[in-house]
Amino acid sequence: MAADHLVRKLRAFGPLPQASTDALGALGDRRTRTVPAGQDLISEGDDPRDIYLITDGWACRYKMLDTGARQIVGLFIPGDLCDLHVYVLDRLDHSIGAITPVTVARISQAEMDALCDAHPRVVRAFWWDSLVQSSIQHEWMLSVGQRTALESLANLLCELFLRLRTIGEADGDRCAVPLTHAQFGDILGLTETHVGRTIKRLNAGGCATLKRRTLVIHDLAGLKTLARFNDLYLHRAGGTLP
Amino acid sequence: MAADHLVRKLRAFGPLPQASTDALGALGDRRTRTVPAGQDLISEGDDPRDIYLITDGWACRYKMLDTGARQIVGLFIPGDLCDLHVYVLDRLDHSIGAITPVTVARISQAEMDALCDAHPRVVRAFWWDSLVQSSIQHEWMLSVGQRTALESLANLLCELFLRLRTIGEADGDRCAVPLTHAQFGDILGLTETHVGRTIKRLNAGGCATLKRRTLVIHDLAGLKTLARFNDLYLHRAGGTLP
DNA sequence: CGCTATATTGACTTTGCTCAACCCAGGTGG
DNA sequence: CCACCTGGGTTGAGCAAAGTCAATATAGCG
Repeated sequence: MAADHLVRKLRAFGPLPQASTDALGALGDRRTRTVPAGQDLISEGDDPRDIYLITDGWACRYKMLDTGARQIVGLFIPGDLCDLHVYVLDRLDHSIGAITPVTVARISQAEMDALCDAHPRVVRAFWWDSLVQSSIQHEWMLSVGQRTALESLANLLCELFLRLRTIGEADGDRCAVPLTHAQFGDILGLTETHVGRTIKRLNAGGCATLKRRTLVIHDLAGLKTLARFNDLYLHRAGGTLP
Repeated sequence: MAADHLVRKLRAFGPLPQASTDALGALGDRRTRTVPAGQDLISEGDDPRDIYLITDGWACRYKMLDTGARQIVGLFIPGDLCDLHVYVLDRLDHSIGAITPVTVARISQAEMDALCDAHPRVVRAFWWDSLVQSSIQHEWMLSVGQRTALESLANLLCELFLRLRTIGEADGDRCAVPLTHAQFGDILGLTETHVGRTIKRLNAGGCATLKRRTLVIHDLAGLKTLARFNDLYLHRAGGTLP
């Protein structure tokens, strides 16, 4: 079902009763919407009260400067919820854009309320998820502010690999990472050119290889060391992940 | 009363009934705790289920790298709530430190629940506050990633001036900013040395002067331009602030 | 097959970092 | 009351990381 990724992710927080996973699974099955790559997910005329559940494709939350510079402040992969908050904040101060073609399931406030009333474990799992989201924010900030380009890149790839693996989108030691160099740059606060050079250095290092939108992990422990990666921030139930 | 700052801040979101502001005011009046400058607010033995309301002094949320590099990911001034989340996330992946001597009021989960049940407008105001908090996060990320050192500094000073003014801690065109150059550096992702040079450049520019821990705004509009400041992210009820 | 995106490479510039010396103000203790 | 000490703050020279600009290659895609 369409919300499979979400269920897998929430299970990383802790076990969920069957009834809850069934209810979650039903979320993604109707009222979907597809947005082509490069286009914004938020457009005029949509009811912004809905919560979007990404069921397919990658999206990002980003901000722009009048110089044209762009900073991506969050990445959404399948199973991620993006709440638009427009009903609390009068105007959105950022945008959500599709990186690849994206399919979202639209969940109304009413549906969400009903789900939460019926399944208290799910409420807690959603809460956990939103805290992890903000932890990731902090970690990115640490990267952009304090890590070197190579460390930041390694860290991001570690994170993505682990996130993709929990939602079942990694194939052994490899996963698809559909970001262009320019998009990596917008996440890491680097230029396209420098991202290219940094990827080359990473590939030469041997811990991981990123080529043709495919990431292959040869030595996860080595990559984590290189990245000064700290497992803690993803807040998995089991602690450190292999 | 001790929660005055909080009430003023929440009023920037919208009007609050008198009964609600009274209830809020009562929050800060008991169970306080004081932490000296430089020390962490979270220590062993404290009940992390409490929510902390800063009633006096400045604190920050920060993360460290094993190299000793530090990134401050959030600043708390009087009226700010810092939720420790430890009861959802098993282990905290960051710390909260006191920048100046800090006094906090400890609010239990039960008190908070009671307050929220009785005052729906307050719930919404808290929700707004937490969204603004995360908006500020995003804006900082934009600064660290895309703005120049001078732009970032100007932006931070704009934000602090506006935040201090809404809680009534600005005196006309000036306010106290008790950060050392090193702390500015930890926020902006710059070194102490470079912060010093950047402040010198800012002072020479004439829009604002930062000296002896005191910020004086000579030309707010000019400072905003310099900072590529976008009023939107603070989400004040009235929109753009003078 | 050709078009557009993206990636790669190189030469050169700039921003911000490093390291190190020095200064100043405020607090402390004799 | 003064000497000292310490924690900032300031300055300078040299360096490294990342940015800029521009040309060229490559790869998907229609």
